[in-house]
Amino acid sequence: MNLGTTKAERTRNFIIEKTAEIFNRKGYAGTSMSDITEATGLTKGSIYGNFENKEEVALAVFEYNRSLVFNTVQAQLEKAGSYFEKLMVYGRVYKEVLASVGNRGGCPILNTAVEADDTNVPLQLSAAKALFGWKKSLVNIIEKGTEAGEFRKGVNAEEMAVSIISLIEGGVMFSKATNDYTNMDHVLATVQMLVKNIKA
Amino acid sequence: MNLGTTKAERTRNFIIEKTAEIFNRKGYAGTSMSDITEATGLTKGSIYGNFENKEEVALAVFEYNRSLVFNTVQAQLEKAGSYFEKLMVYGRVYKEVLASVGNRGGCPILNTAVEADDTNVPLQLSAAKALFGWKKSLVNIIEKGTEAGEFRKGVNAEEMAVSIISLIEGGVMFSKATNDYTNMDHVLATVQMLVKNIKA
DNA sequence: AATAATAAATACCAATTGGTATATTTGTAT
DNA sequence: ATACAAATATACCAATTGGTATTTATTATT
Repeated sequence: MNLGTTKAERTRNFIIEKTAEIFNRKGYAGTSMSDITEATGLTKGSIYGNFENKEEVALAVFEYNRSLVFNTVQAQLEKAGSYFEKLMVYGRVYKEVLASVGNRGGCPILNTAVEADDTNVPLQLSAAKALFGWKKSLVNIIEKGTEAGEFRKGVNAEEMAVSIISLIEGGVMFSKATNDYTNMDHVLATVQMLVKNIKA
Repeated sequence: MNLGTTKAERTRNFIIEKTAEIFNRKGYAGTSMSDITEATGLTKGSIYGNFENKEEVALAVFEYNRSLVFNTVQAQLEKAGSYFEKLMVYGRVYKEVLASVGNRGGCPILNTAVEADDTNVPLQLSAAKALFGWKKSLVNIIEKGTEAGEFRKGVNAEEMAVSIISLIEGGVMFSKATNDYTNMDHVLATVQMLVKNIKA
């Protein structure tokens, strides 16, 4: 048994990796079990031996897609030398993400949130949790930066955090739908302006 | 024939109205022909007698949902006494829309754009066209307002327009997914701030 | 009231959906 | 090598999918 992973665990990961982009592109309702068997080369027996149902695959895949983006951002955040620089990382996230993981159907949080909010509670909760965590990490940067004297006092951290996230996600939607990525540049410029605007 | 509408035209509209909310909630892939026959009380024969296929229903429904929101905003825009006031309308659109048409599954442009951008070209084009029109109308308000001396010169109208739209759409996504509408208040506060910021 | 045209209902279609019970293969200890 | 368990494949299921050809009912026109 290599690396403490059982065959089943490896197959599980294999299924997740092979179907991650499909789910992100086609959505939960748009992805069929045969999409999954085709992409993996496995049979239904094998899929259902490793996952309870399609929903469980979708949940695991969302978590995988989410972490793919998250890790890219995290790597950039760690390089940043100040809280200001950390916030500015979000003023260029989209390009970094595209460069490191490529275009795999857009932001998984956006895709999942928009599809699931009226149709699938577990998926909606996953998306909500991801948004909540993202917001929390932004609020944290702003608060720490304020304590460190980098940002003005009295800044509404929640408002700032939600606005940065909304600009980015709205920008992804706009750019992908219109197929015009100057729109992404526009929202990122606004993000940068907002961040510069709270400098002490 | 009353009001110049044939029976077919009336049935067509009836189908559109009865399925509009379903499509907006469940999406194109998530809405089935039986959803449509159930919601209308009509049979497949009647649906296919008035539409070529499911996609054509979806396209007509998107146009209907889009105009529902558009008309609400338009009514507010006409009331506004200045270009500044017109821009500020967007700082409270969501509440107005909710009040006038109710919660029918969120913004149709957002929903359609996110689902269709990787799966359905005609629907994607419809969403792109709607976004383009919205952006154009915002750019127009900003440019006219600048000519009228209400706004500073040198403002990047495109950047402002795309950012306002992205904030609103991102805010809708965030609020619906987390079920917390204070997030919508946050982005609208930022929209208002951005608008006040370009005052001459 | 009879006719023609339009609209809607019925009855069907093959293909696909998500899912399961069972058989078979594969890997792993003894 | 053998036995046992874990993992995968096979073969099936009923229900639903989007769509169509045909029949029936409804409108409008003469």
